[in-house]
Amino acid sequence: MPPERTRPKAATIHDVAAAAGLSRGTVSRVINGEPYVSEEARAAVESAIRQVGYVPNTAARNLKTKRSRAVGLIVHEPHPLFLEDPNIGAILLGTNSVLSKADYQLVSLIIDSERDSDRVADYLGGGFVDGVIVISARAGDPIGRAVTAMGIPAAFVGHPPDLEGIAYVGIDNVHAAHAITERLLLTGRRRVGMIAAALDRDSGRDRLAGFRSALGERFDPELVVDSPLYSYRTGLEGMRELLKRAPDIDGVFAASDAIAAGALDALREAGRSVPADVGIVGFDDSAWALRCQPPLSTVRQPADLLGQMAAQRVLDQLDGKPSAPGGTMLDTEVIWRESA
Amino acid sequence: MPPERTRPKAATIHDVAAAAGLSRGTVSRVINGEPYVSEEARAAVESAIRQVGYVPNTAARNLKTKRSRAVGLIVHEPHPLFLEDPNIGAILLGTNSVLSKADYQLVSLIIDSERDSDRVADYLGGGFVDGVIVISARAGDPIGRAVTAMGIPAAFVGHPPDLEGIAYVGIDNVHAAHAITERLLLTGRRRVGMIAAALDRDSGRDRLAGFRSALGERFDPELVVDSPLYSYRTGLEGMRELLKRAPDIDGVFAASDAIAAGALDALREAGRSVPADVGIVGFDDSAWALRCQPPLSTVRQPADLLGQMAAQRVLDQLDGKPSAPGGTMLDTEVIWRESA
DNA sequence: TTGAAAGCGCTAACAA
DNA sequence: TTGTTAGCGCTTTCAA
Repeated sequence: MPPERTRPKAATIHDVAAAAGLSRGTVSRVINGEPYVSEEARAAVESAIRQVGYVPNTAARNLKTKRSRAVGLIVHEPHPLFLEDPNIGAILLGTNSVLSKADYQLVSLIIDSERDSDRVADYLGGGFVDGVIVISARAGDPIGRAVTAMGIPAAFVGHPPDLEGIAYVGIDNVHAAHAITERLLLTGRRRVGMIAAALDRDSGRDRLAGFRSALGERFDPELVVDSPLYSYRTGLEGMRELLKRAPDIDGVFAASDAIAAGALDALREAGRSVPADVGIVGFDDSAWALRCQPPLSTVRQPADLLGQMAAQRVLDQLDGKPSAPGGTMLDTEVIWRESA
Repeated sequence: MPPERTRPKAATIHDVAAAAGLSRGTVSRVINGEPYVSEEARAAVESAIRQVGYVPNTAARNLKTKRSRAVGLIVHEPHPLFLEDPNIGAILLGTNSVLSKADYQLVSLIIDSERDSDRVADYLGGGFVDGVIVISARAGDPIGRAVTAMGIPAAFVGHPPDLEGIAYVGIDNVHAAHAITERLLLTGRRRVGMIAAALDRDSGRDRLAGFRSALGERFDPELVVDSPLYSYRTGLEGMRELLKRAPDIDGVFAASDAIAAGALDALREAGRSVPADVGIVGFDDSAWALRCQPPLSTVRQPADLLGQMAAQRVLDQLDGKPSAPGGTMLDTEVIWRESA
């Protein structure tokens, strides 16, 4: 006896039509809420649907309509970062809320290997989604290129440095980094360094650029260390290195809160007190910022809004609205606490 | 002139056949790597595919084969928790790695409203996915019921209290909570309380049960507070309340590391020192645990392995392997640091 | 080894 | 207002 694993074969529109004593066309009209259906017919179909337990087969519908009412969100993060990045969750939720209101299904796809990258590209090409949002794309990112090459409606969160003419939303990292560095300088620091990260992304590059421009003449490349990841470890090791290179350092801009948290611990282990000996500022205003000792001065970025706007950009394209390609920059805010 | 927004209409298998001078059947055979295709035919088709830029239309394929080679992962979390839960990311990555190896696409679906819940149920019924993994389902969760009702191959991470006969993987929260509470007691604490959370889930209920059993006679319901969320705020407010109820409290089991972090801050604000005055232990061994001052004693749960095993359970069902329904319990480990 | 043809379940003309 | 019908792009017999 074969194991009983046959799912009760799903009812089709045909079964519903039979049960209701009407044609498939009429059933289809009811399902899609179209006009020109009599009240009786509608009622009969609706009861038949419940009776046979009908669920529309979306594959068939997609095949016919060429639309899926789904939007993909591609997250391309190296492992450790994915787990720590406080913004991703908020972006996701923001995106979902906008899409949900428009009755689109958000499907998140994570890329964690080259294999994933290829499979996701196929998935996108296969008509599973009508549009796509890409977050944290990096320079030379194959998925970013694939998306633009396919011509599928898309919006990027952040701006991959090597892609032209795309729709994206982001924050002005240069400006934000400049602002917080300037504020740090206001506390009277003389030797200010930076722990940079992710220089292959716009966010990383731009934060460094902002830092540099705020320092102007005083910028000293010796006082900048960098690493690929916005992580605690980056902060820990970066700060140790900075301390070695310049024992008299008295101010640090960490490219993220997680990095700042690591730097704080390195400072603690070196017996420096914050903010008395060294002032430190972060970036993100994540949950971490408040829980550090002392609480972090940092830059707040509106992650949920970023997600919402990216979703809206895709929706606009789907509706055929022009939605001028190019970027939308959202404002950030310096949050001043006690770490500097 | 209408705006030029027509995506170059995708090439079909038909175009490939024409370009290769062969039939659609042969093209299909090549695409699916089937035997009985001559070398010349294969080469011709492959070059034709490149030439016309063919990407298989998955909707059509699914319609025919009734399979999508995709597995859904449903995350059902109230907002704030989603952003803080350190396990979700690891579960996601674990799941993805197993599925990816089996050449399945993981698609994550987030439920953040009733509307989402309905839409996701339709999505699952619509043939977009062959199987589904549900994480953090709660008692009475409609999506859990929908999934089991549909009879779609599924695995749960954690065990919704009201669902019978389902496949799930989890940790033994009772045992783990018992173990760490016992260890806390070993430090000589006399008045030990708990900040519980999420009592509508197995994890929350079971951690409380383990705490209670470890305390035995000494269990005092007055020393237990609870809140719906595993959050920092729960810890902050819970600890304040506990301090009010029992100023002589000297030990606390926090149901998660985030809660413990909040409790730590409440203790600090009350001028109590940890671990001298009060010993505190958490749960999760998240990134937080190490960054607290002092570092947290906690329970490590193998979140990535949980994800991997859940994926495997679904894959087994998809392959028609029996995969006895019921639970798999993974081991946890008490990590002892300096907070108690 | 290949081609021809019959649908998968659905929508959207077109007729009635 | 409803029924009929022709595919959407693909896989999969069955014949050749």
